[in-house]
Amino acid sequence: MRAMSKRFYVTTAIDYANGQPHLGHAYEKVLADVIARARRSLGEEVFYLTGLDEHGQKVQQAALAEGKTPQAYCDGIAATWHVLIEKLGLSNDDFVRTTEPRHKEVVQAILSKLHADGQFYRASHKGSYSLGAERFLTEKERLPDGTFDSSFGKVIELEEENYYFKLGEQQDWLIGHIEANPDFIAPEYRRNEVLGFLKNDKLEDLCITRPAARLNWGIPVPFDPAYVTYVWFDALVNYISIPFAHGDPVVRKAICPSDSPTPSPLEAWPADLHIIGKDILKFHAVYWPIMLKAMGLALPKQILAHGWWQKEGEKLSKSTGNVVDPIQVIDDWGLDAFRFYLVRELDIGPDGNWTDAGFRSRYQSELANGLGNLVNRSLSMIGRYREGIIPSGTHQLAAETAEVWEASIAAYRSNSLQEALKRTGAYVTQANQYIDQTSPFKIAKDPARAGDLNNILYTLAGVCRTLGVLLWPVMPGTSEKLQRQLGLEVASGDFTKPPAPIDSGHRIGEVFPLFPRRDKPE
RNA sequence: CGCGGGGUGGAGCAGCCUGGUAGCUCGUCAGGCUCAUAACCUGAAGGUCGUAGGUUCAAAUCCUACCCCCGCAACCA
Repeated sequence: MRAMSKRFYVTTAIDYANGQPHLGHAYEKVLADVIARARRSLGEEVFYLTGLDEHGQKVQQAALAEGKTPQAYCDGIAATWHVLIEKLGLSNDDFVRTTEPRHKEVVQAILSKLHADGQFYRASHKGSYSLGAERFLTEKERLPDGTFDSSFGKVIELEEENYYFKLGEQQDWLIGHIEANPDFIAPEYRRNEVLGFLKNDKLEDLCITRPAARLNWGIPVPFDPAYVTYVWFDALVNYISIPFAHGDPVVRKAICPSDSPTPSPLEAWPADLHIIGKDILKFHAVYWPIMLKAMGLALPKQILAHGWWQKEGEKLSKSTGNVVDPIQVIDDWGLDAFRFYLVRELDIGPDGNWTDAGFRSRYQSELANGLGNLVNRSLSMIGRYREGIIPSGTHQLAAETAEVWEASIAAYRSNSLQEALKRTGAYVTQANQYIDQTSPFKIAKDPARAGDLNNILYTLAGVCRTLGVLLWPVMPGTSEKLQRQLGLEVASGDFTKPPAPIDSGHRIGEVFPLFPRRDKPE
C-alpha cells in the first residue's frame, strides 16, 4: 500500500456564477492545469481544485431575470462550466460549487467555531444605500455635487445591523509574515503592493453578513437565522471545505477536533498555490490569511496573481462585444494551440493583449513551421531513408538536450511557464540548425556515409522524444500525437529522469503534420 | 498630490531591481538548401531607449520634474 503524503495543492479562484465563461476564466484554469501537470511530471501527487461561487445578490438577480430559481440558474451555469473544463482538457481533481452541502456544512462549522471564539461582533452601519444596486455606496462613489450616479437608482440613508469579523489590529503579524516569506505573494511587485497597503492603511473590520430579509441567496448564519453569510466566509472557504470533505486531517482537526479520522484522507492543506487574478489580491493576501489564522490553520505557501487580457489593445467587454470566446478558438484552432498561445504569449503577472493576428502568427511560425515541421521532417527522413526503423547511432545533440531538459524543468518548477516554452522553442531552432548543418538529405545519396546518416536520424528521434515529454504540461494532446508518431506507448510527462533513448530497430508510427499550416484565405 | 500598468528599430515585447558593447519574435530585403507543412538555414537594413535636467569615468537602467497612453462605475480572471 502506498504511503499517504502531502499533495501539491493548487487552486484557481472560483468563478462567479452570473455569466458566460470568457478568456479570463479559461486563462486562469489553463495556468493552474499546466502547473498541476508539471508537478505530476515532477513526481508529485497533486490536488487541483477549481469551481464556482454561486451565492449572492447578482446571482439572485440573474436568476430572477431568467425566471428561474437561483439553484436552477446555478445548475445551468455549472453545466456550462463543465463543458468549458472538458474543452480545456483540464486535469482538475475536483470541482466545487458553493451551493453543495459539503461546502455549506464547513462554512457553518467555521462560523460557529469563530463565533464561539469571540471573533465576531454585531454592529450597526449607517450610510447611503442604493435600492438599485442593493448595497451601501462608498464615499468615493459620491459625485462632486454630493449625489450619486443615476445608475444607482434611488439612494436612501439606511442603518443596518450586521456581524463583523475582527480584522483590524491584525496587520502587524501579517506584515511580518509577508516580509519573512518572500515567495508568499508573487510576482514581487504585487507583494510590494500588499505591503504598501498594509503599512499605509488601517485595516477595517470585515462585514461578513447580510440580513436575510434583503439577501436570502446565501448560507444561513448558524447562530443567527436573520442573516446569511456574505462572500468572504463563503467563497474563500472553498479552499478548505473541499479538503475537509475529502478528510484532510489538518483541516478537520482545526474545524471539528472531535471528529474521528477518515480512513484514507486527502492531505492537501496548506495549499501550495492559490492562482488568482490581480483584482482579488487583497482578499487572498490580507483577508484570507487573517481568517485562516483565526481558524488555527496554516497559511498557503504562495499566492500567485496573474494579469488581465485585453483584446486588440482594448478592454474585454461583454457590452461592446470585444470578447474572445475560448470555446470558439478551440473549435477553430485546436485545444493545444489555444493553451500554447495563452502560456507563450503572456508571462504570469503582467497584463497581456490577445490579438487574432498574433495568435495566427504564433501558430504559424512556432507551432506549424517550428515544432510541427521539425518533427515532420525528422520522422519523414527516418521513414524515407530507413523504412521507419530507428537506426543505431550516437546522440549528437546530447549536450543541448541535457541543457534544455534542465532549464525547462527548472522553469516549470518555479512556475515560469513562459520561460519553459521559450527554452523548448530555442531547442527546436537548434535542431533545425543541426539538420541544416549536417544535411542528412545530401548524405543519404552517398551509401558510404550510412553511419553518419544513422547518427543524425538517431539524434533527431531523440530530440523529438524529448520535446514530447517537455511539452506535455502545456500541450498534452500534442505530446500524445508525437509519441504515437514515434511509435511509442503514450505516457504522460515524466521529469524525474531524462527520457530513455529509443532502441535501434524500433519502428516509428504513421507520420502526419502536428499543426497543419493555415494560410490566410483570400 | 487618488491607485495601478505602460511609453525601447515598421508591429509586439524583453532588458531596468543587481548601471558598462541595445536583445528577442514577427515583418522587410538579399542569399543558401530541398528532408519537410511554399516549411528550414544564413546574412543585411532599420532604434535620439517619451521629454528635460541631475548623479556617475559610464544611464534604457539610479534620482528629480514634466508630457502622453491604458485600466481603476457596470458585465469581468
